[in-house]
Amino acid sequence: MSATAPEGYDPADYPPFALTVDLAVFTVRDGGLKVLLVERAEDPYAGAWALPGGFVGIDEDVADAAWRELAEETGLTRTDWHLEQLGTWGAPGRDPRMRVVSVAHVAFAPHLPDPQAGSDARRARWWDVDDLELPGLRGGHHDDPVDDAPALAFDHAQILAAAFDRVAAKIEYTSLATAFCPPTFTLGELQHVYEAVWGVRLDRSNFRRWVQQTTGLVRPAPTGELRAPQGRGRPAALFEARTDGVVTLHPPMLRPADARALRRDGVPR
Amino acid sequence: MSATAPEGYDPADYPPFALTVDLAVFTVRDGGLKVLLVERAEDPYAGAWALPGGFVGIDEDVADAAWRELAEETGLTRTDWHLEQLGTWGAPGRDPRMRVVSVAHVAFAPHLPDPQAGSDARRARWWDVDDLELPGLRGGHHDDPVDDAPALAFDHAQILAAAFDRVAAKIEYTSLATAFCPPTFTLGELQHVYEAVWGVRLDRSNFRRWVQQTTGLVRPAPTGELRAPQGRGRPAALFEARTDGVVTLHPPMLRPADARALRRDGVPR
DNA sequence: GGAATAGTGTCTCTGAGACACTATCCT
DNA sequence: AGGATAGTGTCTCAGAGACACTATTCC
Repeated sequence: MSATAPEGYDPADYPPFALTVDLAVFTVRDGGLKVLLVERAEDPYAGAWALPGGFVGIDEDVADAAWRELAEETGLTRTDWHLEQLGTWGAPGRDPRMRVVSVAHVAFAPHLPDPQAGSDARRARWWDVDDLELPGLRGGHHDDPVDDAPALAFDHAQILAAAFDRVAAKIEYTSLATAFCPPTFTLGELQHVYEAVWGVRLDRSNFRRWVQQTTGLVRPAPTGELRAPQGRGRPAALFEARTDGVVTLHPPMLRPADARALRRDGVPR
Repeated sequence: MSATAPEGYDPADYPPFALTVDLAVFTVRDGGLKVLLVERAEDPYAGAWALPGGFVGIDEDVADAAWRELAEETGLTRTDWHLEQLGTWGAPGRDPRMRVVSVAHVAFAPHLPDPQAGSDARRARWWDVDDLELPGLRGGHHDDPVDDAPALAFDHAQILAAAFDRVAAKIEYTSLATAFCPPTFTLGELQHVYEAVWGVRLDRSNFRRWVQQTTGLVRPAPTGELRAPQGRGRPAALFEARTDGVVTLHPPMLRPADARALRRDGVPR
């Protein structure tokens, strides 16, 4: 159905908003949780770092726009990654140019090659979440204030804080931690995902017990029982995610209380 | 900051969307979870029931618009009720007239007088959630399909399903169950809230133990130690919510597994 | 051998489920 | 007395935390 006015209904009677999607694309690399940011080439906020995103077409579904931007920014075609809506930020003045309302999304990405600069010559790179200054999150994780924290454009620091919150909460009670892993992975790698996202150390033994008693999370990889050792240590058994999509876990993997202390409710403004 | 274009920036270059807020206002009465719906007087969907809502002003914050609509629809001024953003629904064609994107919100209301019809002579009433046909929720709760389920306008059945999901999940790990109670309440009344929202029966003894060992949820009412008996039974001690706003509970009040089975992830479309 | 990771077992403690018993109101 | 709700206590079991011990690899 197109955006026409069938019966004397005049769209001009209603205030016009510009609608965008913004993406918080997360991955786990080098022992940390990383998010993809792009450097703005033009004003406003030229030189600041921003979430990738773009305008929604007048006949385009919001979710489709998010998938389209994800494909454009990562250079990869649509996959079975997990992409979910986070919330909508629409305060007047959040974009100094005009009234722009943004529907923010969160994407869970496995290990990817380094991003290429966009077609408009912007730089793009993964930032460690601990190297960003986000309101109310991971406050005590660095002893010093973050030195080289990038300036973030618009209200993207707020969006990022809520996005990080969502990720940390989501891997507690869904199988989405596996979305950060390659097609087959070891239990050690899966544990590293939890540790990177939550910034804690987990007991190996208890983690293994939890994984294997939790239905619907992983199953042994059908082939290639063992991973060839990567540097050192005993080779590990390989597992794969259950392909049922996103599964609610019973029981959930609850964060240690000290990893939850700084959690906020991700309420969009 | 107003929606002007300071430097040759033409808003007409970007597709114009109409932006609305929709409200899912929940309360607990008569042993059930109720949601406020209004009957539409005009096409499209004349005669169908819809979530209260309205257009966002071009210089109005989205959250302010939600509060404004809540006040208009319930006839009460802004209070300390809890109102939070649920998600955004923006599929093309969800409104046959034009491209309308709606930011849905969830409100937790205490017991209220029956709603008055709006200024435009629409009817408004509380509907029991179990009397609505919502996609994928409470499937086995009624043995028969719901007979007199109202027709719901637009995509409001989807929004309502996600809203119900949010409420059921939110009282697990936050203190928001008290938002359905009057200023002072008994533990039995608080337990009724959980039972009404989840559609289960809880063990009184275990519930009391959980409430009193959970910090930040309730405290004894400073005055009026006992509630005068309401019909029958021993008078109960009165409690009040802690006034710290919304608190994350340790430990959470987890739903019984059978009350969680039908839970979906509330992902806006 | 030493470091590092994988895999297994065990003890303990907390918290939830089930349920019994008493207390105090109403009709 | 009988029904209904409030308040307390107890037994049991599942699951998480802590930790010890063995296994296999690379250096």
